[in-house]
Amino acid sequence: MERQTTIKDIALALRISTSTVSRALRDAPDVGIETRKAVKALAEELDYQPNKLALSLLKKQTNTIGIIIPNLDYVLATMVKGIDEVALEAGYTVMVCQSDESFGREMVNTKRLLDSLVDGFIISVSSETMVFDHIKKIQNKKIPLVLFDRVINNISVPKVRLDNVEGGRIATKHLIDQGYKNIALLAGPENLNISNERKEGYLETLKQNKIKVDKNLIIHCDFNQEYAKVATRELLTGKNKPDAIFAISDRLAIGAMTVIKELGLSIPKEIGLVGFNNEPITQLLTPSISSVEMYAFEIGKATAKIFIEMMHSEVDMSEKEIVFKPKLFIRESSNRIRK
Amino acid sequence: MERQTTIKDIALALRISTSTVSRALRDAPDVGIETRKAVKALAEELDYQPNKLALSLLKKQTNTIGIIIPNLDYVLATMVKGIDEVALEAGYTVMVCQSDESFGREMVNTKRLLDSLVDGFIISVSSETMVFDHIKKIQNKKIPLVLFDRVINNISVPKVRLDNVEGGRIATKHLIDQGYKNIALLAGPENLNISNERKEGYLETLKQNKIKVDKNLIIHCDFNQEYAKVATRELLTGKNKPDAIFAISDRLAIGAMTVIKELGLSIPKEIGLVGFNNEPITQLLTPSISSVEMYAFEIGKATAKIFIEMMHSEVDMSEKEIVFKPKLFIRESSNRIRK
DNA sequence: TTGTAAGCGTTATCAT
DNA sequence: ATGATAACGCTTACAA
Repeated sequence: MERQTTIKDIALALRISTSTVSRALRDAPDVGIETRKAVKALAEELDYQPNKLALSLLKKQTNTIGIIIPNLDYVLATMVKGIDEVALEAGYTVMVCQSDESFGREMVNTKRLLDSLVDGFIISVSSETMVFDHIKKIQNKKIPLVLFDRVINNISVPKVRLDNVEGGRIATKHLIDQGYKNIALLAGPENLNISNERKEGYLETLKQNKIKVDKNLIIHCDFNQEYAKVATRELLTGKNKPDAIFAISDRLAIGAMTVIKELGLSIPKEIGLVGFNNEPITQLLTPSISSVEMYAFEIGKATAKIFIEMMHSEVDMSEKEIVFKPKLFIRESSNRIRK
Repeated sequence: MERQTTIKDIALALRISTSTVSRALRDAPDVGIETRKAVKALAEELDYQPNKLALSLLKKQTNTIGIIIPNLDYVLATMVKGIDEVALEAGYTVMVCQSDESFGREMVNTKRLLDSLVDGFIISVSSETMVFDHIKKIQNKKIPLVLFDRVINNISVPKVRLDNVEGGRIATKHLIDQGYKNIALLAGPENLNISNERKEGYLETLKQNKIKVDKNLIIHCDFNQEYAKVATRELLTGKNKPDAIFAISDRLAIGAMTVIKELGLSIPKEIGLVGFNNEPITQLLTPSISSVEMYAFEIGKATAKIFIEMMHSEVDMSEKEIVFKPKLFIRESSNRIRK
């Protein structure tokens, strides 16, 4: 890597002091017009670029946001894109670290980003995360932090997320409205908030509609398509066979669909199916899969906006929580009443 | 953000000089054993973390790699994961920027990362990129650079990629072997290398098998599922109807499959279908889609390894090129001879 | 074995 | 309007 032009070089060449150069470059008011011109011209010529490192060291600010996410699946990638868009606009660069759904890696990533002196954190916790010492460490250092998507309750940090309970409700309600009576739930990992909240919406809606809950119709499994297939096979060959499945993610729904077809059951006639996330692929499949839109891009943008706001104001935002309302997109997989 | 403990703090507290503290911390040989103990103990107690900024400024090295990619789809996300894994191991942190398939954003990202003083670049160019001034700028500054996946020809830079021509060959050959006579190509954007290479493999294989090429059976379209549907509809309702489609990406293949089903054609009996990328979803669909595995994770790892090698050695690697051989995974969508 | 001082590139304070 | 100097946190000759 070649040596970059520095303020010193310009100062030396122009036989003026570095402070004058610095002022001229930054359009400070008290610089001779001739001097300024000369400085700017030479800076241009030598392709001068201010050294961000020196600036950061001085200002104790790196203009960098550390993002920690469990993986880069469709939803998270979309959210990151939203964050990135807003962050860029505000002059921040993001450093994205994947925890790979591992608590250990999440800790390591936190430490690394802390060492890298990021100005703040935007985090979505892994499915393994049940202890929050790393989060508290960030808080203790008074470093700005926003949680998004998979947030933690009982902790005073600004959060941006979907109303997952409502998501569970509308999906379940829709299936009931379509005349399904025996609705199974393909839930995610058991200690994950988003998983439990969607389940809560499901349970609540069943009760409200006086439908008995059968524990055997609720299966928790990792966000993994193979598990979804096993779980679905279990459901459809068990004693109490469901006539509909609400899967907590589109991937799980697709896994379920595969097995349903394997067993020769028709969708939506014999089995109704609703997914979650509204991935583009749900529209392309046959049958297309009804799914709950979770506004990933918008959640990403809102998260970054809150972050930027925290950086620029002194107001305490620790109790701030933005909750997006989900929307159900009804497609073939669950639409058996009107076409 | 609270003030971090510095070497100065420790020196002051222990009434020794900062240089001694620095030496003790780094296990330099010429430090009194007592001094070292005391320093380390206090450092531990005060939770001392060396300031990376100061270090970077001094060493002119940030231990950061700038990654520029067109988007974060499955393949790229997997590649980034591979890069990240190797980079982390070697003590590097990655900064990922998405160009969003836009040449303009690719330029801006390059500039930003350059300003951020990344130690080097790992780039996969956007589908719009046809001018390479930004790449040359990086080269002129003698900053390490590795291209991957979507590389540029006629440029002396280490590259890691799939043998896309071979990918096109094996997919096409397989369809021919399965008895398909009239194979259409759903190609990607026209000026994209990977697109044209796969097409080249397709054309070559047709010729080798004495099959006439019908230009109307070759449709270029963006990596967008809607376009794929339009293109497929065009193909299947045109004069010369194909009996098989080789889609250059799984997403395009899925779009094609949707339309094929809509038209009531059976896969693989009436229409054979092969995709590219071997996304997990291809296995879950019905019928499951044959697809060319492109070893995204491995390509990512190999790319990072070359990068690290460049950083650590003086050998010229500019002509180095690692080419992965693709492998076809045969599934239901194209398997009509033996089950 | 330890301390002093210069330097990395920049800005801010205080003089002039 | 411009310059000198110190400072950000750290390392490294060079001295002692």
